[in-house]
Parts: sequence; C-alpha cells; structure tokens
Amino acid sequence: MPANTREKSTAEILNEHSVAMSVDCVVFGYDDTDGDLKVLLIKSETKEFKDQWSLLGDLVLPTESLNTAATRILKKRTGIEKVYLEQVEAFSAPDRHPAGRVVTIAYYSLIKIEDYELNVEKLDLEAQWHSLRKIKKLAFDHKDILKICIKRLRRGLQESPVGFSMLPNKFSLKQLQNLYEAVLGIELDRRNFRRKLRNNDILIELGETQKSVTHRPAELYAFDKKKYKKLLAEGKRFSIP
Amino acid sequence: MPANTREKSTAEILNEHSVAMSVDCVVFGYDDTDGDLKVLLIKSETKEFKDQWSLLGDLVLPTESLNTAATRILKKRTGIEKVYLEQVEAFSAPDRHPAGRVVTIAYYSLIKIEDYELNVEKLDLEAQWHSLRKIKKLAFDHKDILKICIKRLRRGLQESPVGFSMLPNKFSLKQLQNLYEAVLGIELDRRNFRRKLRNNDILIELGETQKSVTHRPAELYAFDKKKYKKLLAEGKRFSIP
DNA sequence: AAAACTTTGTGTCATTATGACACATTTGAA
DNA sequence: TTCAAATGTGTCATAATGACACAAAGTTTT
Repeated sequence: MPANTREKSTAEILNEHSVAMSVDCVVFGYDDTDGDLKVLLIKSETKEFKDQWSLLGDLVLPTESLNTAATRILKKRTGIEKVYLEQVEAFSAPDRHPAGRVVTIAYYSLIKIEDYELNVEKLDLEAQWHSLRKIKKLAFDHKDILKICIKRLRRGLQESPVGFSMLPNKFSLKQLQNLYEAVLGIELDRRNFRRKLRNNDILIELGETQKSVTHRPAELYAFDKKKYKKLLAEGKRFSIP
Repeated sequence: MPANTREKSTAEILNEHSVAMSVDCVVFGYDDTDGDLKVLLIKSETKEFKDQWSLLGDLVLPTESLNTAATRILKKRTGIEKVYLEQVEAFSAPDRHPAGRVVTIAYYSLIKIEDYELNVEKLDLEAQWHSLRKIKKLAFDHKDILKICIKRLRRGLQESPVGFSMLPNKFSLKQLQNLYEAVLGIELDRRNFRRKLRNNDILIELGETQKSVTHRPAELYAFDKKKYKKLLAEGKRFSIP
C-alpha cells in the first residue's frame, strides 16, 4: 500500500503515518430485577472529561491485535476472561480525542451481571452498571459509540442466540422474554414468543423450577449449543420475533 | 483512556502507542454481460507481494478520518466521487504487513462498472475488474477481507436497496434479479422475485423498454428514493427474498 | 404472412409464519 | 378453601412464502 518513493524507507513512511489506536468496549448486562439493559462505565481518566462517565477502553499496544486488546481490557475491568465479544466499528473523527489523534475501535460485549459482581470486591473493580435509558452524556464520542453498539446488539439478538450470554445458565422463558423486550425496546406477546422459541428448538428443559416465588414457579431452561449447531446445519436460522 | 503516569506526557504516551493505519476498499461491480459479480484489483505495490493482486488501499493520513481516506482512495483509483461506501471491519493481525505494524480498516463500495470504464482512459486508471469466483489468491490478508466484505454485501443486499448502486440508472427486473442471484449465489424464482419488488414498491416504471433485443423487450425501471423513504417511514423494511 | 422461437410478464394455490387473543394450571398467601 | 398472581398452552384469521403454468410481445425463420 505505501506509495513508491526514492528517498524514504517503507518503515519511515509507516512511522510518519502512525496514529494512536484504542479499543473501547461497550459491556452490556441485563438486570432482571429491574428489567433494564445496563452498561459498565468508569469515570474518565482524561482530565478534559473529568467526572464524566466513559466506556471501558485503553490504547492498543504496538504488538497486540485488536481482539487481544479488547480481551485484555475486559479482563482488567471485569476479571472475566471468556466473554462474548464483537467488533463493531472504527471511530476516527480527527478531533475526537483532546490529547491528539486517536482512532478507536468499538467492541460490544455481553456478560452476566452476577459474574461481574462476584469479582467486584476480590479484584477491587471500579466500573459500575448504568441503566441504558438513564445515560445522558458520556466522555469523548462514547455516546455515539454506545448508540451504534446498541443497534448492533439489537440486530445480533434478533438473528442469533446471543442473549443467553447475559442470562444465568438457568433461566425462565419469562426472563428471556424480558431481556428481549428490554434490548429491543418493544413488547412481545408471551404466547407467540414461546412458540417461536419452541420452533427454533435451541433450549433444553432442565426439569427444575423457579424457587421462592409467591406464585406458580416457572420452568427453567438452558441454552443448548448442540441443538443450535444442528439448527444451523439444517440451513435454518434463529430469529426473533 | 491513557493510563495515569507521572513521567510521561499524554502526547508521549499516544506517540508510543502509534501504529500505521490503512484503508482497504473492496469495490464491487456487477457485469450483466456475463452475470458475474466483480471486484476492482490492482497489482500490489509491496515488493513482498510483487505480481500479486491486491485491494485498493492506502495509508490513512494523520489528520483525515477513515471515511475521508476511503473516499480519497476511491477517487484516486476510480475517478468517482460519490460512491456507496460502507465500513466493514478492522483487520489487525500484528504480522499482516511485512514492513511493520499496519492495522487496516476494510470498506466495501458499490459502483457501476460503466462509470469506471468511462474514466479508465481519461485518468489512466490501472485497477482491473476480476470475477469474484475466479479470485484465488490476493496479497496480504486481502482474501480474508474480501470474504468478510462479501458476507456484508450479501446481508446489505437483502435488507436494504443497495444493489441499484451497481446497476445502470435504467434497468430491467431481469437485470436486477441477475444481480441478486450473482451476489447471493442462489437462484430466485422470477415470479416471486417480481412480486416481492412490487410489494416493496420502491421502483418507478419508466415506460421505456429495452432496445435491440431479439425477443420481447423488458420494461425499464429506476430506483425511487422517495418511495423508499416513504416505505421506511411506514415502519416497513425492504427485504429480499 | 404465418409459424416458430425466445424472453418477458402475470395469477393461483397450498403451505408456512405471524399477530391477536382467552382460558386453564400451579404455586403461596389470605 | 378461596384468592391472587403468575406460568403455560391452543385457536383462528391474516400475511408471507414457495412452487408452478400459461399468455403476451417482440424477432427470426420458413
């Protein structure tokens, strides 16, 4: 790709074209206690955005891939190693960072809030969950990034079974529906939702029921990866609604 | 995002984390004469990939956004200014470029082959069209990039009316169907395809017909942006099939 | 001039997916 | 025992889809 020149070496040219790169992660979690989709945020460490909340990000090291950087950031900020992670988009407005040129690659990631909470004390984690609908302003262009990431999450949720990454391993269909409603921002008919799930056949009924509820307890299910692969192998696609 | 430190300035830190960035464009065109989806390629200018074909790319300048870089590359390589352009994904394997660290952002772009051909002589353009199904090997990781871009194009084609960017302003439904079949790699039923188009109501019948064909001439249509906006405003989505 | 050829253009029908909706079931609490 | 508050299931009308056959408009051939 470098233009042909007589004077400069390729290495010099690369060096002259260098810019700082960062990775910013939108970490989604679903809180069934209040039915809100939440995002992990930290207080910005950049003085220009003092006291403002920001996404979880860091500069990319010169020798690591972007996925590695994203994984590293998530490990550092949540203590969790294996997370659902998806690259979303590069944000590159030349003036997006006050200290200089920084191109950032946005990722979104899905974790179980309970997994994070387990690590908070042990690892002295500082990120906090914020309800999506309450987030007004963020540092840098992080609000834009968040917006795009939500779009992507919505799409993902409708055409692949990613939602389970935000639920406990055992969950009720009601919880699953709540999650879909929270993310998509629409109401779903319980009966139609359940029918759809039944037709897709990607869940396994655990034979257990919800405990300590003051009404009829719900059946608990788990996502069955094998069933899902089988569905894909048959050329079918998971889709909601 | 930069870590807090006592010694180094933020500018220094950014500098130490700098890497070269490039933009690589997959330029798609549809050739109705042979029914093939094609891609513009040039001979690689990097000595390690001498005589190999490569995507249209360049290093990103320190002050331009990625979209600006992509537009600049397309202008230079095709002479066309207003093109359909979509950012796809960042490719960041640390060893993907032999001369050093270069993270590349892939774009795909749709143009009319005829528009390109109009400029070839005038601007002495060197890129050439290659049938997708004949491309075996490309420089760098460009084959991987191409693969991902095709996926994205397929998705785009099914859920938004982007195909028209690769057709002449006046086209027959047969041409449109050929394009869909070429891109998606599947056969479509003519009657069902036309019904779908009719239901989406985004075309305008021009009242003209195909000329100099040895059989019944086809009606010519144009894509109607207003109709499409109206469709979206009604909350409906364009989809094929 | 008529017949043959080639491709465009349209309609029907069975099947499947969707959206709207009502009632029975299971638990704990009163 | 009854009540309250959920979970869980079935039906029906409508819309979307896939499979399919025949008529229409040109050109070429005879």
